[in-house]
Amino acid sequence: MLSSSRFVVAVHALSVLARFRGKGPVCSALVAESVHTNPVVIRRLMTELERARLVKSVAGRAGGFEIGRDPAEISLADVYFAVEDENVFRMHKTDPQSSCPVAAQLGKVLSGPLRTAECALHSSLAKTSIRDVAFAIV
Amino acid sequence: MLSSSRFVVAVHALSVLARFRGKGPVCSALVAESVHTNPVVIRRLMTELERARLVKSVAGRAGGFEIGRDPAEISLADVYFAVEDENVFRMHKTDPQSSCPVAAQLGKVLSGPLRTAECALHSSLAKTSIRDVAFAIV
DNA sequence: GACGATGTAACTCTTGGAGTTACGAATATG
DNA sequence: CATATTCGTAACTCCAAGAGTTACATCGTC
Repeated sequence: MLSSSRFVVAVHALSVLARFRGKGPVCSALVAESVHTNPVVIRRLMTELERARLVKSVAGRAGGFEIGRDPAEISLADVYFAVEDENVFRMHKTDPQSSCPVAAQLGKVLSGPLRTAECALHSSLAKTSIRDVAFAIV
Repeated sequence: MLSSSRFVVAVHALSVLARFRGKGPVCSALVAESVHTNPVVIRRLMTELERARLVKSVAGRAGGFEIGRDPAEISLADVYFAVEDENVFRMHKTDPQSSCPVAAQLGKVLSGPLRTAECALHSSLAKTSIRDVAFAIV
């Protein structure tokens, strides 16, 4: 399972920004209130989303965040990549020198199927956009 | 990403048991040595695998663990379900009473796509069996 | 220049996995 | 029967990571 709710929080925040699109920047305090968390938590998450060009930040008074591009062009997979950079599956430390053939070769044997499974997850997430989420809401 | 290496360790342990199939029970110390961890960690994991009928334990002297059924009939999805019972995606706490429509409805809107993505992951994992893994190893 | 916003450091709190020790219960073996 | 070996499990520590919080420098508008 996912170790954090970062992904869902990011989708939440982007949905808010999508609905405010064209109305000027939204400040972290407002997003934080909707997500029910702390503004700093939002700003930290926004840093990662900005790196992925999913949002733009506006500095100074009356600043805040705007969605980086058309919400229809941002998929849940994009968001997932932006905030959950590590692999879905965590390997334990294997010893390639082990006298046990399983220990020595498991990593190599397993990497293919696990990569395939990750791709399946990403492909599925790619089918839904932030627009789909944000404007399914009344 | 996955918060633990439990899944991969379980696949590792089951691969060892698959290769010892028909040669009597394998004790936790031996599996632990291959996985490079502690016997208690293995026994705890085995408790969950036994609950899912993927292994059988043999008590007493000369006891240990045996694989529960034909390794070709155990998929990585079965293993995943057995040891990672929580959802892939962790939701944050939403407030259905919130005045913000996104906060109030996000959970409902998102549940469909997320469930679909989990299914895609499981379907992909279902295509590989413990036999495929254990006997790809020399 | 003052105000309101971001960016970020620093710290704490909490949660969960992992590792370890210990010991009772079960059971094959001599 | 006595012993040795193994599971099952409780109790504890250690560690890592997310989340929350406070604080403050910086930026840009009014």
